[in-house]
Amino acid sequence: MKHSSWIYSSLTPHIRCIDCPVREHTICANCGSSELEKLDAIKTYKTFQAGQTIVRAGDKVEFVGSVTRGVAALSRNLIDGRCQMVGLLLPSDFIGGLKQEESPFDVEAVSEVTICQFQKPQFEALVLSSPALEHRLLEAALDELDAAREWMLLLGLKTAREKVSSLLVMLAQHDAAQNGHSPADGLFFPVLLKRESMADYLGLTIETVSRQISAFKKDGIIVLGDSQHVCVPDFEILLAETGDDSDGGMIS
Amino acid sequence: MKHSSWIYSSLTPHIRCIDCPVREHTICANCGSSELEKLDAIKTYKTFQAGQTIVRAGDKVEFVGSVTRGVAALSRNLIDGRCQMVGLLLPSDFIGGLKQEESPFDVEAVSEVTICQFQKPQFEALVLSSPALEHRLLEAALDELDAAREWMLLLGLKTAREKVSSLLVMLAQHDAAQNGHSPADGLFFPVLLKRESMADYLGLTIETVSRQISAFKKDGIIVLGDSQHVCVPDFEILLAETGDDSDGGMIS
DNA sequence: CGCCTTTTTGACATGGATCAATTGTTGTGG
DNA sequence: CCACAACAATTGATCCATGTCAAAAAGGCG
Repeated sequence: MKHSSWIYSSLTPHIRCIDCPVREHTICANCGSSELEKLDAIKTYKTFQAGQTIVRAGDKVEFVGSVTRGVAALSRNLIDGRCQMVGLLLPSDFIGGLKQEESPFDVEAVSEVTICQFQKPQFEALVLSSPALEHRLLEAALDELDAAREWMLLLGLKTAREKVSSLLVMLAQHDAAQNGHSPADGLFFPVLLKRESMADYLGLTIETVSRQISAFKKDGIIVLGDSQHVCVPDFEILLAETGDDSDGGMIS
Repeated sequence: MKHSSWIYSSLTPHIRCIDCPVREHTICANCGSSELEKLDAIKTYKTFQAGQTIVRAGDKVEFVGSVTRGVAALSRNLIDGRCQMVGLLLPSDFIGGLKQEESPFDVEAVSEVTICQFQKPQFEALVLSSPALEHRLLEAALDELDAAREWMLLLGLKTAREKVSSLLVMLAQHDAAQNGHSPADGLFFPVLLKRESMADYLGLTIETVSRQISAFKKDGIIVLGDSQHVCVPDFEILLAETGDDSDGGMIS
């Protein structure tokens, strides 16, 4: 759709795994140094611009890899323009099931994103010889499964207001975790997604997302700094809007 | 919610793995006979009645296992009665992430369901010693992840009509796979879910589900045998209702 | 047969989608 | 620096799919 998708990804300088920023959190964690060397030998870094398609649904998958910087998304686009995201890929997340030949979803760069990618056959060979690596892959898959299920909860039974506040909470928490400060006190964080991405993420339209955000603004629950940043005076109030039962159990 | 959850599960006679009905489709597939013997030694069959809670969200998970008969579901219940299923467990599906101590979701019997369960510590020990088993678990997790994402697609952007037909297609295909016949020719399969389960599954209300099924019946797309069985004269027509673009790629 | 549960059907309300117009933002060339 | 074009976000008016409330059928079972 965007002609910009013809602009090609840029190669990015090689970094040794030892120096990798996500080394501790991705599948490479608890790999021995011999395995790291093998990985080092077969990897390439690539950077994609926001909006670029990294893999198209149905295409043969040549690579697997990890996000080291930025945000990518898994999504499916229907012919009639409808689009639904089904996975957000943040730094340290792994791209590419090993099983399937063809990607069942589009992979797109939401912001500028850098990926550490391995050629699939070589990576598969490595996995076969390394139970530790396979174990990490299993853990990663189970994590993603949990995330997907929480997301299903949001899509299936939350209202528009709850959905939007849930997303804001998620962004706030992610930013807090990234920068080491607690979400308890005054919050001020960047919103990396534009309305369209939010809508695709939440199963809503841009108009509805916009209206909900305006409503939060009118209620004083959020304050917009410039258009790229949000300030949340009282995080608890925003949390209460998400509809999540904070306190796990209950008896009806 | 149901007091019936206090009624206890019944023990079910032991069957040897060799004779297991789902042996070829579950994690035990391509296990050697020595592994099968070990599994045989640590397993128990249990049967739960429709509506019973098998594991409550937040509870410590003592068991893992496979569904051998019937249908179970992963779901989350909110205080206000809202409920969303996030996973359907059909025969041959595996229950229980190995990682987490506590189940993040309720597991409930949707129909009468029999589970071949293993005590978690013993099973984990077995997994450690068997790469083949871990490999099967990874495959199972990736399958579930794909299923979860397809489901998100359904929840996020399908209409009620598309949702219901998607569910029928799923049930038909699963039945066909299980019993070895192709969905192409005249289909006649059991619907094990009641309306409430369907609604929770699809993110709809029972009334809406009922209306869509009535509509399909009126359109001649399905025929209800007795209330437990559905007949689909032309599977292609039902498929066309799901809104899935059968033919992958397209250019807009 | 009568009680209870599940399903269907109807009438109505409403949240969110859709269509359309306005305003705000960013980038570009003169 | 401004003017203009392209894009993104907001706001308003309206419509419709689905939810809600209520009642009638249809099964199941003692």
